[in-house]
Amino acid sequence: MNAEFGELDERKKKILHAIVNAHIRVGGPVGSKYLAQHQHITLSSATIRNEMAELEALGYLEQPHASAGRIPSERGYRFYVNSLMEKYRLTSAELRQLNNLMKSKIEELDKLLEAATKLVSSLTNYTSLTVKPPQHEVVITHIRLLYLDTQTFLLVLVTSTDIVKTKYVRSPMVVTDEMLRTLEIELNAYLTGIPVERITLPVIMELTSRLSEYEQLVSSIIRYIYDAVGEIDSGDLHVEGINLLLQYPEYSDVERFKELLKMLERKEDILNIISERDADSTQVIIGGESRVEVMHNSSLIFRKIRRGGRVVGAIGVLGPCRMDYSRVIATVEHLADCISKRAAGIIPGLSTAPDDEAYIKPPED
Amino acid sequence: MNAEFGELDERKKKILHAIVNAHIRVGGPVGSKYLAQHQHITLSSATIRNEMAELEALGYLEQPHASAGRIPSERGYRFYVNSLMEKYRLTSAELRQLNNLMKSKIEELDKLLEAATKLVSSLTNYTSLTVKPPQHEVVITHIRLLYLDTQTFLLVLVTSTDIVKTKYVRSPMVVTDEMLRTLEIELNAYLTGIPVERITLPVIMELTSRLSEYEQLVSSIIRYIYDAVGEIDSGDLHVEGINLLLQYPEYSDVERFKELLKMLERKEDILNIISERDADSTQVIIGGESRVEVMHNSSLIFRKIRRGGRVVGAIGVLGPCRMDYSRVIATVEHLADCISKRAAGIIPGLSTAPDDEAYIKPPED
DNA sequence: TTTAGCACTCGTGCGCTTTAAGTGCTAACA
DNA sequence: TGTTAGCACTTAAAGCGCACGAGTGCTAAA
Repeated sequence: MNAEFGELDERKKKILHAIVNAHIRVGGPVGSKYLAQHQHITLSSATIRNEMAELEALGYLEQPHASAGRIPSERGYRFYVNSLMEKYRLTSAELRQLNNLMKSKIEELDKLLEAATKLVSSLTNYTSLTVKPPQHEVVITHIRLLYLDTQTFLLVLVTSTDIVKTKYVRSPMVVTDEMLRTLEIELNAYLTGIPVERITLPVIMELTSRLSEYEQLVSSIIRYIYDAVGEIDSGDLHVEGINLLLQYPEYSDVERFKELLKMLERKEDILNIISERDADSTQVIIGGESRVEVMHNSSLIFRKIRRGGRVVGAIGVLGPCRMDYSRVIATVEHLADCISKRAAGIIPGLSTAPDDEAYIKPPED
Repeated sequence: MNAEFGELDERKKKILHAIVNAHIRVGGPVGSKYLAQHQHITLSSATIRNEMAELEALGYLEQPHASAGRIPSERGYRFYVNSLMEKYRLTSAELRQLNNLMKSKIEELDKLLEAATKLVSSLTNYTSLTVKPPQHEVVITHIRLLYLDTQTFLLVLVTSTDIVKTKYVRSPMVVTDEMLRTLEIELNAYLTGIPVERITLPVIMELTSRLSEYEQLVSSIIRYIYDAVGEIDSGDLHVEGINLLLQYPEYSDVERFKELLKMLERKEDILNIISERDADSTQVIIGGESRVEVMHNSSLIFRKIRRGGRVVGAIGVLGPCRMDYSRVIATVEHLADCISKRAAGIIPGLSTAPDDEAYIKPPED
């Protein structure tokens, strides 16, 4: 009982490591006897049992029921991914397939991503997914400002894809109905009818100078428009190889699987998870870490793809928590990096490279 | 035993009708007692039993096991769809939703189709699907003619999407290696690098006149190119609401469902089924009629969408054989017709309306 | 501190019985 | 001659009990 809170001694790490590895391979709960025999651990099953009981008390393992072995808890997986797992080296066969894809002459980023998804599915045996940049440019067709009271108003956006977005805006200055109507006219004149990607700095400068009396107001509105557009424009999720999930007993409960499917088809949750995470490293989201109910038994690994500082997509893998993290991470990372490198030379959509830095950046806050 | 082969007397029709209706509603096998009580049939259960036994002998019904009621056979469903089923009138609520969609300002055909799929799923409670016209124009980048013998050669096409298609061509005239090389150069000069949709009559006229000495050969090659392009270019299948299938006990066998999912993800089978069927009526494919193994327990209903004589997509529904055919057909038909009508005014992709009749038509054979 | 041994727990699988639904057949009936 | 009531028969599904086995926790010995 000398394990300090939050830190594990070497032996515990070794045992936890072995348990996670075994569980990922075999699927069922793993018991002390199995570890004593099959893994190269030179301890008796009884000692292992003691260690396992402590690991459970510390929250790294759990027991499906009293007479079963242990399975890693979410915390166990997390520790495994952060500290235990050894880096997987892609086999030459895997590298060959990955490189074949990259050598192919697929020009469009979204086609490339689609092909990449298929490959990732077949390499990892898990469901894979990509976020593609939106195929059609979103155009704002109407902007409305609805007066609520002197401090607040409602911003309503209607887009060419018939999506309506509304935002409450707390005004930084006192507003009147007339002010809002004037602003509305100007905003519509300047911002509707052009692709949102084209709402560049010059356009905004022009607009704010024209409306200098309302400067603070305009900047806060623009910011809200930017946010709203971001939500509309978060790209399109493409999922491949859902059938692969069904090979894992984790998904044999039809009802749960149905809910997962529904979530994937709604797309929203996954897009949210992806968009709210950091773009500069491979993200590993284990079970409930996603805060999405139906993902509790699943893990999601993904990496965003950048081009010239701008995130233009993502590629990821969805599978049971008992996922071969090491291999999946290596695959996703390799592919995402290759695509990012290649994307640097590709013109996505209609925007041309030099424009890149002219896009609105959402204010930090 | 007076039922003539192939024809059913009124009473049998009435009973078959009632059985199919009840089965579609309830799901389980339906028995004689149930029919005698709940349907407005003024016969005793014993009489119904006799009729059912005959209907089974004639192949319209089958019995899952000796002590169960009857369920319709494929033939039973077919007869029901062709002759028994009453036409479903869309409710005003359904019509409202359908019309809302059509009134929306979605401009692009593929976006419209995607929205339509979602709506069909939610209206019918089955999985729905659309075939969208290909998003990216296919460009042929290389044409190769490989000499095999004096009567045959191999046509190899490489497209911008890195797809390679080969066709054996039986030549209508004796060919030599030199001839093929000359032809190859000309074909490449005229047909590569432009979207296949732009390979219009003028282009072909020009080409054939330039190569008049090989006229028959050229026309047969063009035809093969057209076929091959059709295969490349058969559009993109989009499936929505797969999770809905899982509410039907027909899909509770995980292994079978997995195979179905795999088939849907491969897309090929469904695209084949759709492309080889007639374009001018709603198609109903019941169970094994599709010749696709995993579809044996499922039915597919779809209708193609035309624009100016050209098929530009399709919309359909996939569900258990025990499907509410009447309602699904009404929904699909209504929506497909609306979209076809609207598509007449929409410019899909880059092609402009007046060009329409200038596209190559594949020779009749 | 480690290990061997043992009693205990609990999920799983198997075979048994019961139940209920539905049939086919026979005989009576209109 | 067609229809119906009644009954014996069939069978899948559901419920039950029991033995099995995997794995644990604990105790005591090394």
